[in-house]
Amino acid sequence: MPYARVNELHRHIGESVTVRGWVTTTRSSGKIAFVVLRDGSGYLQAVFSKRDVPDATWARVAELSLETSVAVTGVVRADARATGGHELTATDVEVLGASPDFPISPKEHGSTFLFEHRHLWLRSRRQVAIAKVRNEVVQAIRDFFYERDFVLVDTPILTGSIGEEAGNLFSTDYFDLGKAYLAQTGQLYVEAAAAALGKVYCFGPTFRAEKSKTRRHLTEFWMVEPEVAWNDSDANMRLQEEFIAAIVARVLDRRLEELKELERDTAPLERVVGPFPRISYTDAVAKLNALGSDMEWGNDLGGDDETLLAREYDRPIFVYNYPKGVKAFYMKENPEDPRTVLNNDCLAPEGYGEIIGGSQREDDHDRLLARIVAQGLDPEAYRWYLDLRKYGTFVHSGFGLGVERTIAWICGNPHIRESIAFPRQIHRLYP
RNA sequence: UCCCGAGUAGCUCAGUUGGUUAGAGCAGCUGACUGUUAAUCAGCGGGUCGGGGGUUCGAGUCCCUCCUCGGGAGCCA
Repeated sequence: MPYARVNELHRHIGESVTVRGWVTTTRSSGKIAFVVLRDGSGYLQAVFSKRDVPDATWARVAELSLETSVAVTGVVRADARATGGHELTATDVEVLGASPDFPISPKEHGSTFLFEHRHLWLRSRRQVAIAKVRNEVVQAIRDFFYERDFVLVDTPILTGSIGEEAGNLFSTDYFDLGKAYLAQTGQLYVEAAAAALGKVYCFGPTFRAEKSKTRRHLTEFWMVEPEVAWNDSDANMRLQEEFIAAIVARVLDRRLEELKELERDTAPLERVVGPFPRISYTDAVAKLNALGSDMEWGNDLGGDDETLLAREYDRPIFVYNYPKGVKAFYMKENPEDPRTVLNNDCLAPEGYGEIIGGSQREDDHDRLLARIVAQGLDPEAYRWYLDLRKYGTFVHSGFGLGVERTIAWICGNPHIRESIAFPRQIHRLYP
């Protein structure tokens, strides 16, 4: 008997096939039983009629419990009553792995319970849909850069020199060389690679030891960081807008079924086309003050301010040229207003907040050194980074996109933690 | 670290100004039912009320303390 995956069944109508998977739901009406299977490619309802199967088979069907792994054999039938459009008129079932007392019932559960059972929760329809959207987002990212002739450069996770400040980094002993830190960004390394390859990006996990307890933060999350030689801040924003629009369009094109499963209203996603509104930080402050916020020029935008501002628009927005004091040392000073730097954040609509932080980098050796010293950092640790400005310095820009934040936004999830299979949070290291 | 909230059955929760034997729905088990989509109907079992201490004739309920978890702030993607 040939094996088939659920998403191949349209090629087997009228044939007898065997499908292997896990029991998602069972319903019985005494003489007819419905068993819904999941095999990863889709869901399939197998229908057993007591009249048509041997007593021993019927007895096995009656005992099936949630998440039992089974091989079900039957004839494929197109049936409009079935979700997915196909049904199996089942003739046999073989239990491959029993599943007594599966902890997650189809009823409601609290988030603590579900994350404690994350390894099993991944099997639920919702989580399967999110995993597929994530896969699409990741593939869209890789294809976007590959098609534009970027080179992927994998940056180290263990690092000695440090991205911004040491306070929020995880550290570990590193042989005889003292402390090593888990990377919180690949950016500095990718700047070095940009001088070798022109257009590059890194894509991997990053770590923040900050004790964040919000719906927008994870301690381990994935970030994609392109870096482009000769791009100024303006070109950097154009790349970001093209990038985000491409990701959203790709998901709408290929994962509509999953978005439907997630009950995501796709209308706001369909509006995600460039150009995105651009507001200077200074204008943003004035606008926020007019909207009732009491924030003052010189402070960073808080979460509430970001939400307030983004709500004024129907697509992602850029806020650019922040005060130097609230931003990292490597951002290039704005020649037209030295109080500010040539950077931007991209704020997602619908209250999802910052999904990108980007900037043009300081390419002048002496100015960069001065910023490092002014921030109390050790210039020796940044010697190699300063070298990039000593040997053929170049205008360059880049940004970091938070993958889980982007997925949460596209899926319409209220919390970031469902966007990754096994989220690491301050109170969660299991499973 | 700070502010707010929660902890009662396997799960989600209710539990009144302190009152006698702590409840419901779902899940589980038993039975009925040939088209169910969280099926439905009938019946049955199920409790260290987060831990410790205190007040009281009497505490799930009030007080103190500790623990755990959730949300938010800060930090940022």
